[in-house]
Amino acid sequence: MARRTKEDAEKTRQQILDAAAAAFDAEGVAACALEHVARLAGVTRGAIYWHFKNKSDLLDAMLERVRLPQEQVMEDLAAGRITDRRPLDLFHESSRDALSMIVNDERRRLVFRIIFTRIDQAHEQSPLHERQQADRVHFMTLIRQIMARAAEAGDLAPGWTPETAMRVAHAMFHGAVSDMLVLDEARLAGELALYLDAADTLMHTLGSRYDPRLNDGQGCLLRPGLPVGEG
Amino acid sequence: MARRTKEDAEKTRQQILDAAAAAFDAEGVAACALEHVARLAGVTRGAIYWHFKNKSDLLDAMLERVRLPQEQVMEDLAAGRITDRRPLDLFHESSRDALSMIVNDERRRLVFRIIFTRIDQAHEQSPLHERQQADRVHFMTLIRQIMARAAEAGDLAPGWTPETAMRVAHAMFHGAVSDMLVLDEARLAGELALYLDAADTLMHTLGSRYDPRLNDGQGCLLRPGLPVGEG
DNA sequence: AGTAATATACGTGCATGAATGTATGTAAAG
DNA sequence: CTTTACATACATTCATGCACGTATATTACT
Repeated sequence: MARRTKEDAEKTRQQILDAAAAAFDAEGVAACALEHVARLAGVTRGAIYWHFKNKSDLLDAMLERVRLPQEQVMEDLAAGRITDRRPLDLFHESSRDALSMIVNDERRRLVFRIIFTRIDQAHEQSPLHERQQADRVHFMTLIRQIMARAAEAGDLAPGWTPETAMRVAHAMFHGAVSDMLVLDEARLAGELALYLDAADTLMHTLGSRYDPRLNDGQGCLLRPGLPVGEG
Repeated sequence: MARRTKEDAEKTRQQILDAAAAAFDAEGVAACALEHVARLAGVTRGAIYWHFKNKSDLLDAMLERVRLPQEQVMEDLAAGRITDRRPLDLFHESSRDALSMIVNDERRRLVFRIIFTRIDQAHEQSPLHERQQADRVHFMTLIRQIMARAAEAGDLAPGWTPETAMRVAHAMFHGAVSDMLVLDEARLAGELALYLDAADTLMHTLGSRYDPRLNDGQGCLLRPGLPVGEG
C-alpha cells in the first residue's frame, strides 16, 4: 500500500493503540497475538512494527495515554502548595473523581483493567514492573504526607495516625478499583455508587472528631471545620 | 526410567506443584514453559503430563492447596452458627490471621502472588476466572452478613451501614494483600505489622461508639462490649 | 513550477524458535 | 502379566522479528 500523509499515520497509530487496548483486554496481553491487534485496527502487523518496537513498547505507549489528572492535585496537596482547601476534603474529592474517571472513561477503564488483571507481572525486573512499583510507593508516600498535613491541622480522628490512615485509604482505593474492573458494564454504575458511598463514610470517619456538646446519646460525629457553638 | 512406588509418585506430584509455584511466580504463568517447571522439579515434561492434563489443570491443583482455614470461620459467623463471640471481633481476628498466614506461609504467599499478579485473566470466561469471580462475590456477601449481625447487635459505629462497612473492610483486605504480595521478603514483616495496625484501627473505629461519660475532650472512642458504668 | 530523489508508511512473505500435546518406549510395582 | 509412572521423541502449531517490496508524500533542486 501507498504512503499515507502524516495525519493519516498518526490516526493509524491511535487506531492501533485503541485496538491493542480492546484486544489485550479481551485475550490477555501475553496470549494476544499482534496479528489480532492488527486485524482489529484494520492494518497488518507491518504497521504495528513500524510504529512500535514490539509488544512491550506498544503496551508502554498504551499506559502513557491514561495518566489521571488527579495525580497532579495529589502532588500539590502533599507538597503543601494548596492552602485554601482542607487536605482531607481535597483528597476525598480527588479520590472520588479518580474512581469515577477510571470507571466511566472507557479508554481508561480498559487500560486500567489491563494493568490490573490482564498482565502477568513477571518477577524478573521488567521496566514496566519497576515503574508500577515505583508509582505505588510514590502514591503511598503522597497520601501519607497528605494525612500528615491533615493531622497537623487537627483534622484526623482520634486513634488514627497518618500511617494508618494512609494504609486504609490506599488499600480502599486500590481494592475498589480492582473490584470494579472485573465487573461487566451493566453493574459498573451501581457498584461505583456503593464504593463512593463507602469512601464517603470512611473519609468522614477519618476526619471526624467527637463533639461532646452535640451528643445525642448515639455517638455524634462532627465533621472537622464545622463551627461549634461556643455556648 | 523405572516405575516408582505410589508414595514416590505422590512425592513427585507435590514436587511438581512446588516447582510450578516457584516457576510461575518467577516467570509468570503464561510465559513459563512446562519444561522449566519440569526442570525445577527434577523430572521431565512427561511426568507433568502424567499427573496433570495441561498447564491449566496444574494451576487449578496449585490453587486447591492454599485454601485458608479462616474461610470456614467466616462461613459459620455469617450463618449465625457462632454466638459466643462478637461478630466484629471474630471477623477482625480472622482477618488478622488470614493476612498473617498469606504473608508468612511461603507456599501460600507464592500461590496468592501468582493469583494476584502472575496470571493474565483473559476476558473470555475461563473456569478459573469464573471461580475467582464467584469466590469474590461470595466473600463479599459473607462480610456483608457479618456486618449486618454486628449492626443488629448495635456494634456498628454510627454512620456505618453493613454495606459500607463491608466495602471498606473487603477493599482494605484485598488492597493490603495485593500491596504486600509485590514486596520482597525483607520488607514483608514490617509492612504486615503496619497493615495489621491499620486494620486494628479500622476495625476499632467500625465497632466504636462514643461514650460521653468517658469524654476526655479529645474524642474518646469506646470498644463495643466494654461495660460502661451505670452511674 | 516541474521534476528528480529520498524518506515514509505501510503490506507481504519467510525463517526461526519455542512450546504444546501426543505417541511411544520401558522398567519396575502390583 | 498387566498397569503404572515416568522418559523420550516427534509432529504440529504459531507468534515473532526481520527482510523486502511498493507506492506515495515530502523535499531538494533547477
